[in-house]
Amino acid sequence: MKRNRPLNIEKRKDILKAAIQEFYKNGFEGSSMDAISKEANVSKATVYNHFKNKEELFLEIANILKCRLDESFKYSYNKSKSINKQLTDMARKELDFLSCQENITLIQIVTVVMIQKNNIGEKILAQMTENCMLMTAQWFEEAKKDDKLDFESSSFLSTQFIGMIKSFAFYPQLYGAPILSKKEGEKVIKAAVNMIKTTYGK
Amino acid sequence: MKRNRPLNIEKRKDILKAAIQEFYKNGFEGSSMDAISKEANVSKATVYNHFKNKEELFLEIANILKCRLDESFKYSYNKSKSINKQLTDMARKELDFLSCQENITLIQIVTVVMIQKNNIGEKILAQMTENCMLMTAQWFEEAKKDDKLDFESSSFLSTQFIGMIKSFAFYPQLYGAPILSKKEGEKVIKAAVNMIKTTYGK
Amino acid sequence: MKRNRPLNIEKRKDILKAAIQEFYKNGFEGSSMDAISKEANVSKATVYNHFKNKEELFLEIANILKCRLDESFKYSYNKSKSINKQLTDMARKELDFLSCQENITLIQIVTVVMIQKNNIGEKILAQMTENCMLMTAQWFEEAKKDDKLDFESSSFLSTQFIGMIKSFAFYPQLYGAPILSKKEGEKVIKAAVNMIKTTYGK
Amino acid sequence: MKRNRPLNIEKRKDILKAAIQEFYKNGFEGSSMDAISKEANVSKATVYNHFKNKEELFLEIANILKCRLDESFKYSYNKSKSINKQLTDMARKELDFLSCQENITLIQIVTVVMIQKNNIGEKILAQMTENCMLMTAQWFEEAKKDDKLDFESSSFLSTQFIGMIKSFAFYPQLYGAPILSKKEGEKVIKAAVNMIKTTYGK
DNA sequence: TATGAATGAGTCTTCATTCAT
DNA sequence: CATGAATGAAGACTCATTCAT
Repeated sequence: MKRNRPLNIEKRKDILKAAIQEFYKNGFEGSSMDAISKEANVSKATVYNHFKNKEELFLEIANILKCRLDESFKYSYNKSKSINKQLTDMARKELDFLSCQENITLIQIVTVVMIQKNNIGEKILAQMTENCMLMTAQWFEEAKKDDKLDFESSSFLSTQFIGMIKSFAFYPQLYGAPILSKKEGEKVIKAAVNMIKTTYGK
Repeated sequence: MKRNRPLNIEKRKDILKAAIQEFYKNGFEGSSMDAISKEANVSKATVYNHFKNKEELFLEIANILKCRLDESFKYSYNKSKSINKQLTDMARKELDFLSCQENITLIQIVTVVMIQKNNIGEKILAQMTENCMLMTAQWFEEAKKDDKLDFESSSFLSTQFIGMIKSFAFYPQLYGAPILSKKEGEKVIKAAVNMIKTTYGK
Repeated sequence: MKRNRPLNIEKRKDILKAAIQEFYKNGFEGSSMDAISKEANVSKATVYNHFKNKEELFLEIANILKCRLDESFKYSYNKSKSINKQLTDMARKELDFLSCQENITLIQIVTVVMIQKNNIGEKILAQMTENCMLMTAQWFEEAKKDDKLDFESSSFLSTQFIGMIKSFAFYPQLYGAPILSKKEGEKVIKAAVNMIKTTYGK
Repeated sequence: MKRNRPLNIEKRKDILKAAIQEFYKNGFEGSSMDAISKEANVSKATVYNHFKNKEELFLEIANILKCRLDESFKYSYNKSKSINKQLTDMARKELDFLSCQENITLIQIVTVVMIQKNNIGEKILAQMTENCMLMTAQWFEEAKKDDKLDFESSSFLSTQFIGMIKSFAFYPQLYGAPILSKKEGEKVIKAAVNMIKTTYGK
């Protein structure tokens, strides 16, 4: 008699969930396939059936994050909207992404490895690129062409703008600070937009 | 024939140096006492004679960083200096600290562990506090009292100001970006100071 | 070519046998899991798959002894048999148990740890209770009620009687003396029974 | 300025005392020179100055026990004293020795090693011989010649007699039972003497 | 003599990974 | 696919012993 066991794909999800939990708590090196399989309620061999090895399992998680990032940051300059509105939209998009605990957790997991100067660290680092910054820089470039803002370097400005968001909503959270409330978030957005407008507005 | 036995204190330094190197590359969990002792050219037991265990060794390194941080961030409001000058001084102090590769390395080492949600991570996190932010917040408070700046929350402003530095000179470096050149640094300082003055100056 | 893989249960037996051998020679502290696994022709990790740790492995062996003890000492007073016969039977049962080298070996292993005043020593000590003495004391009690023997304390008498056996057949063997021959054994039994009868018989 | 430090011989005593404590708790293998030196408040090197190595230190302790044993068991047959009196004296001598906790402790320490079937175990075993039994056997021989007792084998009788004492006052204590009270002791002596007299008296 | 420091070998235990079922 | 069992290699930490001062 075989019990109605969760399907292949269910197990895969269980494993990924367990792995995220473990990597979150103990990092890549500190997590063991043993602990992950136990946490996922599957045999260790099953983990290996789904993922070639520990690194691959980690890379899969990193990939989940990458996909979410790629999805999240897509905006382009729109002549018919005001600068204010567009800046606000961009900031909010960034903030929305960072206001999801799951995203923060994934970022924490991956960050820890990216900082490392070893093999897998470099591998992950290469794979992750700051889409957000690039997108925003592009937007600023267009705004400049459209004669709405005045500045020298778009990438510099992009770093300033996004940095002003992240200084409140990302970097502290990286180290464990609580996610911003809706209200706090709006305040941060307004301040960032205002600062850009005041400093670089025409 | 007796070989020139290096002194106790020399070995301790060698061990710390080797440990920093290892932790930098592989993080806490990924580094082995074996590798550290080999790197330091001492026997493993010698490492244990100097440091009770791996965690203690790590905490010692974290402590080195903490001491440097405590030393580095000391400024108070000075009525006889211009706001511009003082903001610039503070920014430069921060930047100087972050322009030292050794400091960045130490921060990277400690950050990786601080992000972790396990025992030692929490321990380290508790021990490290953001002196810089507190100092700067205090300074802004005084500037407000002195009627030179106008704003609501000093801690908010402090996060904005320091965040503007760190967005260029710290967070990217955390992920491996090169340290800012002298010229780039000055540009960042000027931009940050300017932004604060423009936005909150009276 | 696949080698004839011995079954799980076989390996377990091999490990236990090897462990007994090691503990016999070197005691708990003096035996290494390395030596045990080598002796058992399995990898060290396999030993850990079967037994959580060294202590658990030892406790399993202690448990084997305990089971044998529990099995061996079961007799109750029988009105229809003569005192002489019953005393002789009890003594012989005890002696039979002690005439098995395997039993002596197990006792030696466990004794060494029981004498120790540390954690595992106390644990083992608590687990082992002298069934034999209790059973015999009960028997004497019944014999007294049946008006066949006259004495004050049954536990005192029990200690005397069993002590007289053990003085020849157990304590010397503990220290390495050879097991009693059949003939010697019978002589010891006769002397013990005789002494009890002569001294306390009615 | 050199502090008034305890003399050589004091340290030696401290070390021995500490070693006894450690060996008592953890046996030979389980005790570390580190723990012993710490317990004795001397440096590890000092321990090695006094005793060549761990084994030698242990053997010294075994020797202390041996000396005490040799001192304690000296009696010879005395025609002018009654059998009763002499048996009682012998028994009491044995009991006195076993009523000293320090002696029991030493015996426990040494026993653990003697039971072991390894190098040092055999060494210790060879060194320790049962003086008491030999002395008593001799005494019985004389008593037989003097026509006061009737039996076949003096060594058998000796084992019975001493065994009757030890069954109450030694073997249980080996496993941790409390030392007999004065009153209990006298009862044991009387019972043992009585049994011999009743069974083998002329 | 006393000691702080050093060390090679060894201890228990865990790990990532494989394989036959 | 899923798994229980197996393993070589490595990890943290301890030990008995030595040696220069």
